[in-house]
Amino acid sequence: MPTPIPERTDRELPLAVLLLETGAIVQEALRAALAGSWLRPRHCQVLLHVAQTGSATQHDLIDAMAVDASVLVGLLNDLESEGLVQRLRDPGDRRRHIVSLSERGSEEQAALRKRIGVMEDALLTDLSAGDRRHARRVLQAIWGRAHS
Amino acid sequence: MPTPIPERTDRELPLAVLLLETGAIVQEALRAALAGSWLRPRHCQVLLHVAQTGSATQHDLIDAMAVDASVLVGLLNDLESEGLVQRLRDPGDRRRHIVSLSERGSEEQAALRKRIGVMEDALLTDLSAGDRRHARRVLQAIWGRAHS
DNA sequence: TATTGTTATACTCTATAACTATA
DNA sequence: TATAGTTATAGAGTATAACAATA
Repeated sequence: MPTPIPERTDRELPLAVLLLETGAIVQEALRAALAGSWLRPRHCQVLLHVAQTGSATQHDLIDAMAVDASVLVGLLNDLESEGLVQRLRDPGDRRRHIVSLSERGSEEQAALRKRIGVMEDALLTDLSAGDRRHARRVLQAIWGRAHS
Repeated sequence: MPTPIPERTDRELPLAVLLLETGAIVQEALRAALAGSWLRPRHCQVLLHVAQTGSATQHDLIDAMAVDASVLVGLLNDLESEGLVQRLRDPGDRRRHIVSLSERGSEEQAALRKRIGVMEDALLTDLSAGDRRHARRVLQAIWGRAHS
């Protein structure tokens, strides 16, 4: 039996537009949560992505974060000059940089997670733990589809 | 019984960041779906919001879309000069503009929905109709929380 | 005096193209 | 000849402040 077509009324906003706007809401909330720190949402994103993979080449980050190469360079310059990440040449291919978190970067990343957690809890108050798990699955499916 | 705290590992990306990135993915997909038209995602968003409410003041749109007043003016200028929307003074309060879709605007909006539908189906292939309903509920909850 | 909408301008973020160095 | 990363610069998108009209 084929999956029934999801109902769409003529009036309600398409899911895509809702996703777009929710993304903007979260970005704004993240910016607010980062107030007082010099970190901007993009910096935060880099730290979390590097933490997720342990270490990554800049090319890996460009792909995962959907950011332009030239933008990433600037973000890493900021993070490196503040001692949060380090760039090491890959001995196997000296064109590549291996990006990893410094000890301070790991601490900062952990602190960041707490701040983001508080922000999330305020934004997701109406959602149960099950809702959040489900939401994660959905978002990861979209993410995966876009990166395939 | 209190809602159990959602599990978060040290590695996986926070839901907020996933939401942020998915929003960017959708925005890019929307931009691609709009290729060939002069409409940008923001124009599209205006048309859909006006269609949703039937008519709205600019203040209403500013609130719903989380866009700056000065940005909205530019978007409406574009849409009005192309004959897709019209601005009428509110007789009850002559400071206000009532924004509504023209006939051409309604047609364009309907066509837009089809394009967005195709784009969505490509992006949400892995999701069942139930998943999509659930996702809508989650996103609306976040949207509502941010607009309260 | 406050609100709605407009304009001009500055700022931030992102994309493009040309470059170096390695492969 | 292609790829990883960098730099300088242009462009798109957004926010800020001052303004006119109306309440």
